[in-house]
Amino acid sequence: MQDVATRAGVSRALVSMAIRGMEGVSAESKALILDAAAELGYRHNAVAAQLAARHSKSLGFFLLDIYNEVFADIFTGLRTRAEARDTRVVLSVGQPSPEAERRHVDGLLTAQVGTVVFAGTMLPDEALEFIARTVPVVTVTRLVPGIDSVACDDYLGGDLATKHLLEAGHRSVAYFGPLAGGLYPDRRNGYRNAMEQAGLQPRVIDAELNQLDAARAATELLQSEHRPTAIFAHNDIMAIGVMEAAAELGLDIPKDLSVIGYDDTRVSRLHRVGLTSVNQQASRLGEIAGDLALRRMNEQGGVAQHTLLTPHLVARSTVGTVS
Amino acid sequence: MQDVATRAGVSRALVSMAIRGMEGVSAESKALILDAAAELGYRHNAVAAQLAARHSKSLGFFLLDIYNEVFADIFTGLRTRAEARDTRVVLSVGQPSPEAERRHVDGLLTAQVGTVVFAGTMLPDEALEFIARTVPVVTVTRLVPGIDSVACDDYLGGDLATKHLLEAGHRSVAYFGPLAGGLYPDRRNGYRNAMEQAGLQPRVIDAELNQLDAARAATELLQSEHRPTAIFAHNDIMAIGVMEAAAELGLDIPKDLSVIGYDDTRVSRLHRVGLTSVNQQASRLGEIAGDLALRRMNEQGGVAQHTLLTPHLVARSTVGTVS
DNA sequence: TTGTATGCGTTATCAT
DNA sequence: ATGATAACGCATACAA
Repeated sequence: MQDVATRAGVSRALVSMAIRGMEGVSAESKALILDAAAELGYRHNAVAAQLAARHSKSLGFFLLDIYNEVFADIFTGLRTRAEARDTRVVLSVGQPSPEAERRHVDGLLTAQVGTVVFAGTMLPDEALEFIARTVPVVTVTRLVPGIDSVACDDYLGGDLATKHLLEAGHRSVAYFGPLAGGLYPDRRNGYRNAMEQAGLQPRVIDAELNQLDAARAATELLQSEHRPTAIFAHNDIMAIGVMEAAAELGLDIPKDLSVIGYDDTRVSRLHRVGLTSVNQQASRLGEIAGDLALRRMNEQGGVAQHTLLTPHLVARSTVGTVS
Repeated sequence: MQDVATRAGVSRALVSMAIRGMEGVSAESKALILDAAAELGYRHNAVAAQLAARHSKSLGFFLLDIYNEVFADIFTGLRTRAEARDTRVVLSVGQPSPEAERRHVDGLLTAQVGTVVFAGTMLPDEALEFIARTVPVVTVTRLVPGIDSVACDDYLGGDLATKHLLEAGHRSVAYFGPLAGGLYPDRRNGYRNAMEQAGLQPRVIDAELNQLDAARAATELLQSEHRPTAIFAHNDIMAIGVMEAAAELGLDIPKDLSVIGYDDTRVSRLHRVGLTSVNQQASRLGEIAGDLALRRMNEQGGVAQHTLLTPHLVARSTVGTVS
């Protein structure tokens, strides 16, 4: 930096300001400095800059599962906002275990991010609140008390999906989803409520949040005595697992079994798949989370903001009618 | 850190060594220090640490497309290796434009990563070589002269796929892939060579590396006068685009059209899709890239290492026979 | 609009 | 095995 300053005939401080695009630098000085930097092949050292700045402007983003398109959509949405205010986003990709998740959060914190946004998390509310005492936190996809959150109305989504099945004449509808930790209960509750409203018995099947375990659970259920005529899965990945299991058993969808997923991912849209699903506006969720996080960088304190988007059902061809 | 040292009754230097698990600190001192750190809620500041260390041990990972599962697999493979040698990996997710890619690389470099591995890149060899003069570079999925690289034999993969089609009796086989930049020519060349060997006319269709553009190109080709009986696509995403276009046109796969993809991704394995594809051992690619990158952190210089894995074809149900 | 001085939290060197 | 101290590359308050 000193070399650049010397070459441009100015001080180091001015170089610093010019490079970061601060105001208070004359246009000609700035040009001189930028030229000198380019000629010298100078590269701004972000780590030194952050250390000197005494505060972090970088935004940590934790993403639960890199194989789940929803999180990619959320990331994409958030990135547009971060780029617009040119703040660096430090990505951390989760692994399916709570302890791994703690490690990743720790990594984000030692990387000195200014905020951390969780796109999906297996951490309980208390853990999140604890982290929030250190650094501003925003959660996406889940509303947690006292913490900035954005989500899509899962209860309504569950209601929508279930009623869609009910309207098609189904009476025996099972829900597939993870029970562990009681972390994402709303879709299940929406389902449960809709069933009970219709005077029907809810049937909740506990399965992990991945294709394989959903397939395992479905294989078991579909061979049981009272096989349901429809299954509502917690997300598309699990729904795909159910469909695979059904195919394996020689069951036709939607003739023998109807299936609804959640997330409206690319695979659900394929002609060959045509999975009816619930769209939760993932990229919009990401944008809002980005705005929230960016705001928190500047003004801490104040009351936590909760935003709830509205889901909509996308009907395709995995739901059949039952007389 | 000073507080921790005081509380543990030792010097700052010793705290630094204890926290990083270096040798040369007695077990009892270490225990004392770790306890003090925990009680004080001390968190190691990675940015200060890196600045003081005068060299970076973090590994930059650029991933071309977050929606392409292959890159996720590569990342996963690389991460296992990085974790084993506990080095932090700084992720950078690409956007479909070369200029965006340059920005991302720049971001990695100003973040002071010690190595950068490219999982897919649209940058020309020269640009990569230029970057390699600043920091050790390793490319995955593409072999570039003078730079550590790991890839799977694309030429052989192209050959495998084409011959599979030829053996099923196809004579009119088109290849779908990106021509721009001439960046990934081997699959195409493997195809071309296999066709010519069989005395057939290669038919290369230029399409961008995404589902939509593949679908657009396929819609056009499949309505043309001499419609091919089979299409070999550069990757599964494009193959899916072709299949969607075919479905839209009312063509049956594999009766009216055979399709082969590349990457053997999850979607290709679905019963309803059953896309014949070429597996390129993506996670293994990532592991090797990780090893290469880790090695380069310690010993720079020397000759670049190139590793070429062997692909294999996974036959499913999108290839039909032609008499 | 520009220059100077100070310190950010750590690592590494050297001494003990 | 442990302690003192000089960097690391930059941002920023303050003076000019």
